[in-house]
Formats: sequence, C-alpha cells, structure tokens
Amino acid sequence: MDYESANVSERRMLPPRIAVSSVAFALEPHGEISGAPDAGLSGAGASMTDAAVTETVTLWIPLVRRNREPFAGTWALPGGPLEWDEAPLDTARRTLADAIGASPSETVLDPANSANSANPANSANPANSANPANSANPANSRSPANQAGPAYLEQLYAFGAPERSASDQRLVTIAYWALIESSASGSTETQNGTRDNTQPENVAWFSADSLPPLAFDHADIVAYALWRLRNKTAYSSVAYRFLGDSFTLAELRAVHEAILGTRTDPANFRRQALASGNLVPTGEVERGTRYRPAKMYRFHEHPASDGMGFSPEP
Amino acid sequence: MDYESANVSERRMLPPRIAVSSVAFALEPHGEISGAPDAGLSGAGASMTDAAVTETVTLWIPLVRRNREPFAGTWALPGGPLEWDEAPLDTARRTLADAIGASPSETVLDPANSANSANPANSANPANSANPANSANPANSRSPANQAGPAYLEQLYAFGAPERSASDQRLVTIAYWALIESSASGSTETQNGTRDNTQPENVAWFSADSLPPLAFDHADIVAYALWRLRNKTAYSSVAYRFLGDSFTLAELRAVHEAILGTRTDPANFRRQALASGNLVPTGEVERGTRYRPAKMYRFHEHPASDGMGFSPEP
DNA sequence: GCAAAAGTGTTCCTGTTACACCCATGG
DNA sequence: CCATGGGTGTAACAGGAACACTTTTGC
Repeated sequence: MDYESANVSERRMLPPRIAVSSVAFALEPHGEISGAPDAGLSGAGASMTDAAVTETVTLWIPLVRRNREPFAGTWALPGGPLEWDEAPLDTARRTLADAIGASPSETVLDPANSANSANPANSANPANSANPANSANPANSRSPANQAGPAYLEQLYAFGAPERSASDQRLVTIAYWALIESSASGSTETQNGTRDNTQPENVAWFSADSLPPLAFDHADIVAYALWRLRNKTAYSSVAYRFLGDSFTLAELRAVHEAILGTRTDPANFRRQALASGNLVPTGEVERGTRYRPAKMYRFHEHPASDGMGFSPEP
Repeated sequence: MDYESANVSERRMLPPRIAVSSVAFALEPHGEISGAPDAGLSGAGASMTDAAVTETVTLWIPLVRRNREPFAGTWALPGGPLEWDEAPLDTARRTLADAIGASPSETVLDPANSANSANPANSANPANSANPANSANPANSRSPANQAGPAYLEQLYAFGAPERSASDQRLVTIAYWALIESSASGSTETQNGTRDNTQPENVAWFSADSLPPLAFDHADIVAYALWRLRNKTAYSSVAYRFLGDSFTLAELRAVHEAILGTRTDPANFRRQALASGNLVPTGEVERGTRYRPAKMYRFHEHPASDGMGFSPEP
C-alpha cells in the first residue's frame, strides 16, 4: 500500500479525474461461480478449480484485473471514468454491466425518488420504523426478461484524498455498492450455476472473505461496503434483492444469515418479516421439496414503511 | 429551477469541476444570529431586523450569496473548488471556516478512523446498539481555545448529474454536513449571542425552515442533510455536538427536541441518555439557576457502543 | 409412520411509555 | 413556604428471544 509520490509539478497542472467504482455483491454457494482464467492469487485468492468446497453460501465480489498503470496487474473494483454526459449512477450501472456481462436493466438507487416528501414533521415516532436511507423504486416491478443487472445500486462514498492515486493525475472516485440477484433464485433465467458467460476474460469473482490485494484504496471501499450491506440487512430490508420475484421465508432467512453470519430462529424471523408489512403472499407454494412446501412471498414496500423520499440523483 | 442547457460542444471538451459544499447547522434561538446586510429575501427569508420573535430554538444554516454566474445573486451553500492537493474533507473545513469566520479546528468525521476494526464477526447482535455510521473521534477531547470550527463534519453525498450546472463546465459536488457548536453553550468563548464577526459580508444565516431560493440543486442537498441530521439524532448520538464540553441533561434534551420537533418525557430521556453509557458526570453542577441546579455531563464514547470503525478519508 | 421442515402458540424478559411522586434551590 | 425544574419510582405495555408444539409433505 505504499504509493510512490507523483510528480508534483505535473500533478498540479492536471485536472482531477473522476471515476466511478462499484462493489457488487452476489450470494452464491462456494464453487458455483465461473472464475477468471487464473483467479486464486497470492495467498487469499478463491481458486475455482476445486469444486464445491463447502456448501456454505457466501458473498462474492467481481473484480477486474487492471491492465494499465498505476497498479497494472492487480485486481480492482469494476468501474471507469465518468463520461461527460453521464450521471455517476449510470456510469456505475454501465461499467458494472460491462464487467459482469449484464444488460443495464433495473435500477434501484439512492435516497431515491420523490423530492417533495422530504418534508419535516414526518420524523415523529422513529422508534420502530427501520432506519436511514433506503426507499422504493417508483417504477419497481422488476422487469422479468433481462440478464440481471444489479437488483440494487446505491452510492457509497466519494473518495477524494489527494494521495490515493500514485499517478500524475489526481483521482476522485465515487463508489457505489450493488446487489446482484442470485443465479439460483426463482427467476426464469439461466440456472446453469454459472454467471452469464458474456463477462470479459479479465474479470473474476472472489469470496468477500478472502480478497486478493487490491489496487488503490479499494480494499477500504470493499470493507465499507460490507459494513453498509450488513447494516442495511440488519436494520432495513435489502436482503430480498438477492432473490427473485418470489421466495420463501426460509430463503429470505438464509440470505440474512449468510450476510450477517448469524443464526436466527425460523419462527421469530417469520413473524418479524411478516410484521414488516412488506411481504405479500403470492398464493403459490414451493414445489419439488421433500417436505412440506413453503408459501411464496413477493416483496412490496409497505406505504410509509420508512421513506425518507428524496432523490439526489434523478 | 430551469437550467438552460449549456453549449454541448464546449461542455464536452471541458473537464468536470469538482466542488465541495457544506450544510452547516447551528442551533440558536430566533433572532440571535448576526444577519447579513440584507438577508430576508423573496418571501421566505429570515429577516433579522425584528428581534426575538419567539424564543423557540431552531436550526440555522449559513448561506453565501453568489457573485458569479451561474446563479449570480442567489444564495448558495458555502463551499468552493477542490484544490489540487486538498482532501475534500479539508476543503469543506476550509470553505466553511471562510464563510462563517472560524478557524479550522476540531474535526469529526465520517465513517471515521481505525480502518482495522472493520472486520466482520462484530455484526452479531445489532438489535440494541444504535445504528449505521457514526464513530468516535480518536483524537477527541475538543481543543478548548479556538473559534469553534465545526463540531462535526461528515460527508453527505456526491452530486454529479450532468444537468445540475447550467454553465459550460460540468460540476460535480461533494456535499458535507456539519454541526456548529451553539454560541450559547458552556464553553469559554464569545457569549455575545452573535456569531463571530469575522464572517464576510455576503454570508447570512437562515432558519432551516424558511430558506430563500437556492442555487443549483442546493435545496435538495439541504433537505437531504436535514433528513440525515434527524435520523442521526434519533438513532445515534450527534446532538451533543451542538453543546459545549459539558452540559445538563435538560440542555441535551432541548437539542433533541429542537432537531426532531418533538417533546420527550424528561424522566425517560434521562434514563435512556444515561443508559447509553456515553455520558460521564463531570461532578460539576449548573450554577445561577433559579431552581435546583442540574448535574453536568460530558460526552465520552462508550467503548463498543457502535463503531463501524473505518476511515475512508484519512 | 417417519423424517424434516413449515408454521403456530406461549412464556419470559427487556426496553419504552406514561405518570405519580420526592428533592433541591432561589426568592 | 412556594414555585419550579431536577431527579426517582413504578405500573402498563410492546416487541423480541427461546422453545414447545402442531401441520404438512415425500418417501
């Protein structure tokens, strides 16, 4: 992590570059994701060669191997420069799609839409309503027939310390974090256990627990994103975005447990999940189980469930 | 709010500008803050001429009148361009100090320092510990003899939509929000009820409830900052930063009530505040009251009270 | 019927709310 | 001693954790 200090006189002249990088989480069993040519790197890399190590479900993150200086050859978060006519959120979507081979599709967002309702006087009794930012996608209802763009995308932080890039030009990075729908979830899509094969050669998925050395301060960014994901999972509802349109409560609970690394009593989890008012029974039931089939639910934001309602990024 | 679309061909050539803007909150009774030459503007402006309207304590925000296009003549958040060798947090501090006439002093910050403890496995039982980001200033212990720089400063959001500036050059703004220690609070400083007079002529304080029309999308930024402040006050502990080193529980409760716009039972507030484990009695008591003097407390972050512990901005 | 998971009921406990009451102080 | 706010006690209530128990399926 030693940045060689750059040429100051040059740096002073150059305008800062603005980039967007994304931490995209996917939830998969070990050994189920298509690796890159030579993943498994120095010590911690998650080599995909040994199939089905354990059947634990864990968080995976796509990384891109840099082919330019600085940090050429090291893994980095997917991302790219902010184009002149592009909103940062769109840059995140686009570069993420480029990296993991998905069409830019549904978006979920930031302290999102409806700038009007950011009024005071709704702060009355915050005790039980979840907490900070999160909100509903106004044009929700996930479009079914697409290659799974991020199911959730939210700004994380803008990193702008002058010393974070070793190059001549200063680099300000707006970081996003995203959730990718699990390939094993109910949707009608590719169930081959391998993520869409259109992803480029220099991309690989790594277990969030054991990442290779990362370029820039990307390791910090990942740590922060992980922290945010866990917080939002615990206090708010994002976990369902890893799943398809409909899911069982056991699936939802499994996602929670995988993210938080805890066990939860199924009975209590059920009650709390249902009490949130955000789960609507679809009427369908699970099929093909050896045991009693579970009811399926769909997520639907309860009116006034939390809603700060505000859209910094339209 | 109609931005005239800029000259596209020119815009395409110019690199984006990066600016930092801050929403700084101060908590003062009505009519206690030194106004600008001619505050009170179109409709909603808080004219300072009528002294002591009501004795309600409310949130105030400093604004700067722009003297350059775009939006010349309109009020805007204090801020300025990100200098080539400056971290955004420092830019926020500096420009805020320029605007409100305070020396850059103590900082508190962001998902703050100690990048190590951002480990997993501390997410165990999040039920009662407060919630999202917030953390202790490692080098805390507010330096006493300064002109009250912001008592709290945290990144809010990076606004980068291409259409948010009407000028030829694209503008990306990293917004911060800050808390300014109340001038009426216990410290040894200027008690004249007027904020430090070194502030420039084109700066005025406005009641957060009734702001004039703002440049760019600054009204949205303020709304978002207000929402964050209320959230953090309700779920976490920032409110004490409006006060001096030591304060009574009644003062702390008054701050909460002013921010959230609620009434709280003093008895219950007391218990909850003390139960947080973050308040240490100083041994001193209030003096000069007509009634029973209240004990004074100092805020001291309880070890493991929340702590995501991470520093995106070192 | 047996195994395993879905789903329900019940108890205990903790933290919050509402409110009655006592305590300390300046006038 | 009285007015007023500081500070304590306590009963009612709500939500969560723990766990016993019933239901539904495939084999």
